[in-house]
Amino acid sequence: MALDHAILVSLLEQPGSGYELARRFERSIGYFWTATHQQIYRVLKRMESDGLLDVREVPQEGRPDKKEYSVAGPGRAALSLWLHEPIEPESLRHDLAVKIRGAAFDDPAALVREVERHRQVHGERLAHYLAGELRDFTGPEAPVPLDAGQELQHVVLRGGIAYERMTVAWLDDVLATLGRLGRGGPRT
Amino acid sequence: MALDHAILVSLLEQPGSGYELARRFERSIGYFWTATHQQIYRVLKRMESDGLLDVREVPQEGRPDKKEYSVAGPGRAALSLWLHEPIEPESLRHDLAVKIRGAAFDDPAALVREVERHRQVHGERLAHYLAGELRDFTGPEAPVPLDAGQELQHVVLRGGIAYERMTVAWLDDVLATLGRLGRGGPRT
DNA sequence: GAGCGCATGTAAGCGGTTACATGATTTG
DNA sequence: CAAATCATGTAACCGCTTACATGCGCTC
Repeated sequence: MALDHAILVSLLEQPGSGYELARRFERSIGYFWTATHQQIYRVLKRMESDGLLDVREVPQEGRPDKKEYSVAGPGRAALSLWLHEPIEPESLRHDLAVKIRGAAFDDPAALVREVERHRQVHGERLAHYLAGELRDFTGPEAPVPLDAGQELQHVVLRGGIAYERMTVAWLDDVLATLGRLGRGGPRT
Repeated sequence: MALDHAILVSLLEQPGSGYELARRFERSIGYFWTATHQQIYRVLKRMESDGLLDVREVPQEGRPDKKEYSVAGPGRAALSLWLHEPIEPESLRHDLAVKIRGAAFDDPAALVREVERHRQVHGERLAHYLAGELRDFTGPEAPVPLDAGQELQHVVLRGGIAYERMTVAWLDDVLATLGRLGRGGPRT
């Protein structure tokens, strides 16, 4: 149940509405955790009724009113508690790898287009992350020096960058392997 | 619902019982997909009643009898269908990254031990994968040349290796960053 | 007038986790 | 004699996904 904690962290970094949170989960927080708005609204409601969050109705002009959530005392305590608990190192869960092994029992060449598509998506994510890094942390517009929170955000972003870079390289490896198989093996 | 397909692939590679599948999901298939035996038994039963799998009761001596599952015609067709469907490129879901960003609102130094623990686990997984690669694909005992199925298994394993290597390097980066913050920033 | 961005929700279903349960055989 | 391995299951819960629903204002 780390969605709760991801929301707490995001709201500590910056209070906001469910809608805004959902957008953050498509960007920065989304580097390592995804969530849809339906999920977020439900969790926000539950956390608010549990006293972990405060709500403030914010009337707006030209836009629907919104509810701005912020972290209450008990919410901060709950986060602190979780931060001191050990968690399990995660394991991968990669559908594409299942497909690749499955290709042995079907037509490997048919997989090429699919792998190319994934490669492109990951390449775009990589470019997106790199642009964000330049904008927020390493470019001329970035604050110098970075405070502790920014340093931590940066190292997490570097993790996302490393992941996408690794994935792109691996998918190239997969494509090369499929190509070799398609040409009937390496007996030049 | 890729567990179904992971099971189909695993049973095509080698028929076996639910128990054996559970053990494979701790090893080779587990490089990119995890599942517990409770889950596996339920899915096996469902797939069998849907006609995707065949069962054969295998009496054993000194051990409980087992049910050996193998892929039936419709199961192979279902896999083939899935292989030709596009799937969504996956996103990360990394609790530890949430913790790292959350550390900004708590004590960053308290996270060091946790990160070190994760680093060790991923280091061990990396060593385990490398040993498997040597045993099955690149060592003197490995078959030469590899057939298509083995080439595909190998490229998936290389993905697992690349992932663990990347993760270990990133966790070192995280530890270095936490160290810098603990010493009060990079002012010499 | 269509489509997009802002903003908030409900409902159904299922995949996955956790806990519990059984029972034989082999190993320390 | 306890613990681990082999072997198969049930039950409860919950987090997450998917689909559906509403309504305003701005832009093309």
